[in-house]
Amino acid sequence: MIPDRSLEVLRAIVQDYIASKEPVGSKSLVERHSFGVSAATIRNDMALLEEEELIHAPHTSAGRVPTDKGYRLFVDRLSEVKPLNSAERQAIENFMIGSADLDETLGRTVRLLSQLTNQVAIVQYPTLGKASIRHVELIPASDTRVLMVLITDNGRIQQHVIELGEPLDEIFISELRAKLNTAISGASLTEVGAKVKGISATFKPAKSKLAEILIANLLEQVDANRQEKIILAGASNLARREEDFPGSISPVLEAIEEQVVLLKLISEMQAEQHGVSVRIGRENAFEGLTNASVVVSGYENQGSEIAKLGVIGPTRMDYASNISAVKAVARYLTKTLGN
Amino acid sequence: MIPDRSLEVLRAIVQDYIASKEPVGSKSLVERHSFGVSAATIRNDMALLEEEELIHAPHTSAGRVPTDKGYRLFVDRLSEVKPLNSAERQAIENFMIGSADLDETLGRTVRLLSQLTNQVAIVQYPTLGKASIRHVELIPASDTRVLMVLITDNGRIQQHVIELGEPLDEIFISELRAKLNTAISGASLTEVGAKVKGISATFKPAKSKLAEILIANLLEQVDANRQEKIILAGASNLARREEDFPGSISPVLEAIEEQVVLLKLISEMQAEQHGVSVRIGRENAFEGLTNASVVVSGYENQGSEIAKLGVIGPTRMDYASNISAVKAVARYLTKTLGN
DNA sequence: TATTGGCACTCAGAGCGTTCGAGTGCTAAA
DNA sequence: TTTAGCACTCGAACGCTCTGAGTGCCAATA
Repeated sequence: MIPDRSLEVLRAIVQDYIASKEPVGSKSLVERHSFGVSAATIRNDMALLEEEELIHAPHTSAGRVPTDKGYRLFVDRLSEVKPLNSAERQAIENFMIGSADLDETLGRTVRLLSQLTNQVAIVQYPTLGKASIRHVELIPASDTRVLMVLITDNGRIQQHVIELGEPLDEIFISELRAKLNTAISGASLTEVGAKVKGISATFKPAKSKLAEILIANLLEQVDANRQEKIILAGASNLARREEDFPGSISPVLEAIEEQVVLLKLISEMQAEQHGVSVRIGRENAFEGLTNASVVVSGYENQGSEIAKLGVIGPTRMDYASNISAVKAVARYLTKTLGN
Repeated sequence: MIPDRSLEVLRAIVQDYIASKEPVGSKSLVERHSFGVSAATIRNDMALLEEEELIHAPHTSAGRVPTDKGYRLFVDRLSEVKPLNSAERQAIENFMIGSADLDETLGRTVRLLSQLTNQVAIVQYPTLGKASIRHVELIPASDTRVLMVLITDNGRIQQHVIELGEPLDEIFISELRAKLNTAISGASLTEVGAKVKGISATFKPAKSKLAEILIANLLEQVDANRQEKIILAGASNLARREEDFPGSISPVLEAIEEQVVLLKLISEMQAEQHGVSVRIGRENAFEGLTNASVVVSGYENQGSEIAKLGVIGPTRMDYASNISAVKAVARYLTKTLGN
């Protein structure tokens, strides 16, 4: 196994490299840290670390830079959780007070997280899968259209316009609304399909076709919304860290504009230690993000995780700070949703 | 006044510069365009254009680059409308079919526009000011909360959760809903205030307080939504054009993340010729956007402009193409909304 | 055996001078 | 008014050297 001092050296390299953005050499290392040994000894350790592919020299006469594997080891075993300072705590408190509906809360959250970390922040909307239905509403939206509103018990509201193809009949609509609510209020989203079966048959033939259309639409909506939504903030932070992305930031911007990609990415990330999950560089297994790292954590409502939030930044990011920030914001969001 | 040939020279400079991204000199100019005069003559014309501050030499021995003023003259008087090619027309047609609700339509529109122009596209949500109310709905959202949904005749739907502070009374809610709809259906947003006056007094004292709260909330919602919404797409196009932004693209990214700034910007732009409005470089009078140009056009519903859409890119953009694209997309969106 | 000082070696990057050539303004002639 | 000619300018590209941080290896040391 790798001896302790070598690991200390790795930690020092990661820390110095994050701070200075320069490859770090043996001499500057002994100057800035008190290892109690000479530079030559450190060099031996560095040779070992290089053999293990934890660090890597950009060219012969340069210092060393951590590899993805090196960052991984650092994150898993070497970095200490850095508690937020009071200014940061204050910022979180201030940001969270006085937001009422879900849209606003999540909007604030994502901006807060991006300010706190100076990275691109992402917040996923609560997944509906584990939610249950509180209410479904049908509202005339024009002569031939109906607006369907679905309210779930995690506070999410979705709406969808349905084209009927014929002038709407208010009495029929309100009758259907009543029946639907009786059937599915309180049902979990997965149960909805079973619960609405047969409702269309309770109408007289002239209307049952229409009821079927509306019910199909409801199911589609319930289902289609498993493909979920994400909001972003702080894309300009990427540009400010441009030199951290070899080549261009353009692929990264592209990747984060593709909600599908992001959703896939974060849904694959299962919480590891401390409830936070980190993907470093090529671990992301997605083009455009090979020089980026992602830090995510889940947030909860009623005791179970309902969605995730996190940040995306260069592999050379301050993992300790970002992990704490993501953790803290997730915790506060959970708390806010609890009210 | 500036002689015709000098204007032709300006046009040629703008076109060549847009195409090549290099300052253009007198010699290459006569090579690529048939002016029928020698390079020396062109040089004289260029001296004149420089005196008028329409072009500018980055340094003594370099070619010339258009100034903001030069682009302005080009856009106003020299550029011809470039009709879309058939592939582009096809793209527009394909993009627009089969979108039902407003959110989706605008979402498609903004992505379409960004693809078509390879710039950052922005689409403003329809303003409510000129709209009228089609329907207002009150839906129980939890034991003590009500969801208010407001549908306007331009297809916009807004929702807001209201905390009642006491358990809700369904009968009261539906009574209030009925009264509200009778009062304000069809009313323009500016009239709502007058129309709802007195409604709360029609309830017995125990409930009139609650009715007042809800009505106040309705008014607030009507009013608060004059601060409007914008959606964006194609931010990664900025990064791809990075070299067009001296310094960094970071201020530009910041600017476009600030919805308030964008709203202010485009609301100040009044349609000029061809129904399109262009702001070039420093004309934007906003920090971060001094190297950017904005092209916007209004789109309509029922004959009157309800909001704007457009693109943001480097001052060195292909104005002719972008103007046509913005115009075309605005026209198609107007058409789509008509259905 | 682990550590250390010493040493020769490497190589990116900074600094500097040169060259190259596209582009200029001016002038005098057509 | 246009043109050819010409001297001039100056950024960019190139090549060169120098510098110094950093390396690996080795023999001596604790």
